[in-house]
Amino acid sequence: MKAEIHALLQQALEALANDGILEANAELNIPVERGRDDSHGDFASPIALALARSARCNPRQLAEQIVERLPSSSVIGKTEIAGPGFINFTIQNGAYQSLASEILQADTRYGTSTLGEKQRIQVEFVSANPTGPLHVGHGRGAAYGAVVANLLRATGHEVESEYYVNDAGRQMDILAASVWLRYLQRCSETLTFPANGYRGAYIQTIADELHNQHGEAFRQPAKRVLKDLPADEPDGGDKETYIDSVIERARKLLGERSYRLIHGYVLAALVEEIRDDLLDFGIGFEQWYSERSLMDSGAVTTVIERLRDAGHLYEREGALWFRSTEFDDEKDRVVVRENGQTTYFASDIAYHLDKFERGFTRVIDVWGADHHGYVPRVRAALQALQADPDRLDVLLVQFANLYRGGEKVPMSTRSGEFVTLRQLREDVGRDAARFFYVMRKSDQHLDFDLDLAKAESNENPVYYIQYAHARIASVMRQTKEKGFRWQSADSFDVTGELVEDHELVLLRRLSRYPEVVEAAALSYEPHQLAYYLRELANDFHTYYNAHIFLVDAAPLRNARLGLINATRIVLRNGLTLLGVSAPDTM
RNA sequence: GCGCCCGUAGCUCAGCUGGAUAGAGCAUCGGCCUUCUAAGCCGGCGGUCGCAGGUUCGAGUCCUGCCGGGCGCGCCA
Repeated sequence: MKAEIHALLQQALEALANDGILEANAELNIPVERGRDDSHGDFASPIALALARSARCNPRQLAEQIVERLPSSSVIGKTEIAGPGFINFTIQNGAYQSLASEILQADTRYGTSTLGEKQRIQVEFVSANPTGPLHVGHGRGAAYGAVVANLLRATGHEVESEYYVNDAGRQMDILAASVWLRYLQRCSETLTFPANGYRGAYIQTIADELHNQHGEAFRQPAKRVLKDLPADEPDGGDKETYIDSVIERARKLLGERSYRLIHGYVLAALVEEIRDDLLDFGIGFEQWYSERSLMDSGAVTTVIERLRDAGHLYEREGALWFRSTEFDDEKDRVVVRENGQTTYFASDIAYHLDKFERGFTRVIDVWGADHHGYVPRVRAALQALQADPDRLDVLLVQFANLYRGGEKVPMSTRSGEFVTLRQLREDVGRDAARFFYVMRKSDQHLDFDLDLAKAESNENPVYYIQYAHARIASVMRQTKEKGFRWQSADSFDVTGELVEDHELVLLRRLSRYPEVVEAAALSYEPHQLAYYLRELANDFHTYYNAHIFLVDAAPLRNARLGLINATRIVLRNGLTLLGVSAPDTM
């Protein structure tokens, strides 16, 4: 309908141009909006306001001239000029009458579109370091990324979701060493745990499993492990230096093969846990991409060579630097360290180049907002490699703070003090967690009120929407019990029955759904859909309270059942996109 | 200090990218169950859109400067 009005206005403006009243302007963007207020009709365009100046006449007069030249249409019931020069359009009732049956026929397809024209888009999200279970901070990125991917799919994009596994860095070494030390303790060796080691209970669990599978194959006497190590932090030393020397000692005593085995074992255990966590959260990935594979394949060194050949690298203080300042970064960045190791950034350049080379028309990264300073250097690298940085969209997600009993819940990964995603799910349930995560704009801090999410009351917005769905399912059960029969085709020919204000409001709302999905997808803003569903549920509840659906007159009854089933479909489709279930009973 | 994000009702937040009288939920106050689920509905109260300038027919929205909050500024990832 919006497109129809757009086309009508376009024709009217062309006619005005032919009459010499307006200058012809093919590229003119004609705004068509939903009216904010019902008294403003269904759609409105401020086009006359926008053009008044160049046409040298007052907006209302111009609006009149536009309206005079509007071609006739079966969709438009009424046009009127209001306020300073808005053109308001009211859609003919008939145009809405067929909507319910259209939705019933389209069913799961209602709201989907071919807007994306099969563009291939990659959405990379979560990508948390596999150094422990996912916590609630990761949960938001997970929920957000998954819904963005869903929205893009619904609008006809070909989407591939991916998790980038940081399995090559120092953190992984610290992790492997931590597990090994716990394993040694399990073997009854006595040693104090490093200040900078990973302390979570899951470390001990993995160490125990390692012990079960491999016995004491990796046991070394504590004395040899600790011999001549520098002082740890509690003894006045530096914890970073200490942990590095522990890692070095582990490599030496175990030998590269055994060390790799433990490293790989720990990695696999954690990745598996993360994957299971996400699956239980309703999120699956098409691709798990290993950072180490980029190193093993030589992709990282290749990309460094390419940068060097293009003259973007230089040496300073023993390290190799990328001159990212040439591409608007704040400072140059190291790609190869003094010790010869490539940096995480070097991997990331290779990774992003690889994404582009895999043929995606667009690449989306969902990152925690604390990484925002990282964006310019990645774009800089892409530019330096002659790749178009505009094909990369980095979506930043602010942190979520948990509140319990009005108090902020403190969190820190290293200390092992954090609420895991699993705990959150067990605490408030998957639906509430998924909904709460995406109901705020992603660049807004999220105050996640655990008590509220758990509340089985009207304070909880998730239940409000689900309840509307359950109510409709209940009405359908009642329909059967009362001996009425209904199938969707029964509602196709009787839609002229829907004349109540509440019904028209609901129909109007349902007609907006595809626009909402489209807007939410293109702006990567799931919260728009969340708000829409709340409003739709509200319209339904109001209707429910105002009218009985199961009346004796079959045509009216069938029309109403058609309408509420259309509502059920939209509620379900929308909730599904958000990763929230649509229950039949509550 | 520099960079990015944010500041809208008592609280948590929308505001369709510059349009009409700034909207929801929660809280609070009042009303509605012999009828399809009251996890619901209807109504009331509640605002200097952080402050001050500027741009224009029009600014919560864009620009500048302050004030206040968050994050970032590693040869960590």
